[in-house]
Amino acid sequence: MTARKHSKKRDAILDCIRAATAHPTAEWVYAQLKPEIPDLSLGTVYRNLAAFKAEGVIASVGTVDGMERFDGITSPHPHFVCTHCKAVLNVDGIDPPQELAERVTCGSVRDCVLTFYGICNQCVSVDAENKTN
Amino acid sequence: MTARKHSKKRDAILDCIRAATAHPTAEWVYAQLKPEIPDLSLGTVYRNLAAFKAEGVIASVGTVDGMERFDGITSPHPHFVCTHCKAVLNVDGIDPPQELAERVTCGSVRDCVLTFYGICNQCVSVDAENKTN
DNA sequence: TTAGAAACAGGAATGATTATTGTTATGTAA
DNA sequence: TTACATAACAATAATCATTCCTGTTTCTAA
Repeated sequence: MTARKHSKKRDAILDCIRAATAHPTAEWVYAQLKPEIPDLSLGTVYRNLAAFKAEGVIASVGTVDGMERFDGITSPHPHFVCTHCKAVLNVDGIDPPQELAERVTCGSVRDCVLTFYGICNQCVSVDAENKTN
Repeated sequence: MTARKHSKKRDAILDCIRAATAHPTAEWVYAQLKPEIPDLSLGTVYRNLAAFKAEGVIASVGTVDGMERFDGITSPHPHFVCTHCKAVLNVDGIDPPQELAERVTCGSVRDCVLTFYGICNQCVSVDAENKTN
């Protein structure tokens, strides 16, 4: 029995991702934890996030602007990405058609990513405000 | 009228993307065209693909393994990504729920990406074959 | 033909991510 | 508790897709 070891840093990284609602990047997690864990390394964050993802403990939302965005919630659910401020929001009320895909595609579907792109309310407001100036 | 829209290379890049069915990367397009256009630069391929994408002439499927995959078909349709061989296939018979999302999300939806991940038939076969050895 | 603008090649630069290496912390078994 | 095996770690170098920059070429319109 080679049990998986625990560490303060590993746990802190997982807690951070799970507590976050903004679907953060590795860099964001690092910046968040650095003050309370001064000897934290960015590489450690990357390594642990990759490990958690491989274990299925966390999920990846995909990459926005070249940066991978993570999610503490692993059940498939859609996201809305604001192409202006790069915010990633959860979308409730729509279920990804995973079972349907299973039937339609010839391969076995293991994961399903449904993402909407557009301008979020806040950015639309700001845009409108700027236009009146 | 000072709008100049065509060039041999630009056209070749667009033709290549439109003719391709494998949702290629910039590198793939470059490798494809290099033999017939020896003085083609990789930067030119990147620049023109980015321009076409901005114009809406081509679409991006997203990034697979850190590489952006392009699609000559711009109408939203789902894709299946084989996580083993990295192939990207079109999925017919499922429509992305773009209008539905418009109502559910807080912002205005401009694009919709629906992607399934799994192991394609070919890779499943190879796996099964290897296990019997 | 010629001037101005856009396209281009080549290569350097960027920036996110990954690999490497030597060190430290952790779980386990005596 | 103590010692050992090993996972986790920091630091930093390396990688690799993509973008930026600069000087040159090509196209178009007059």
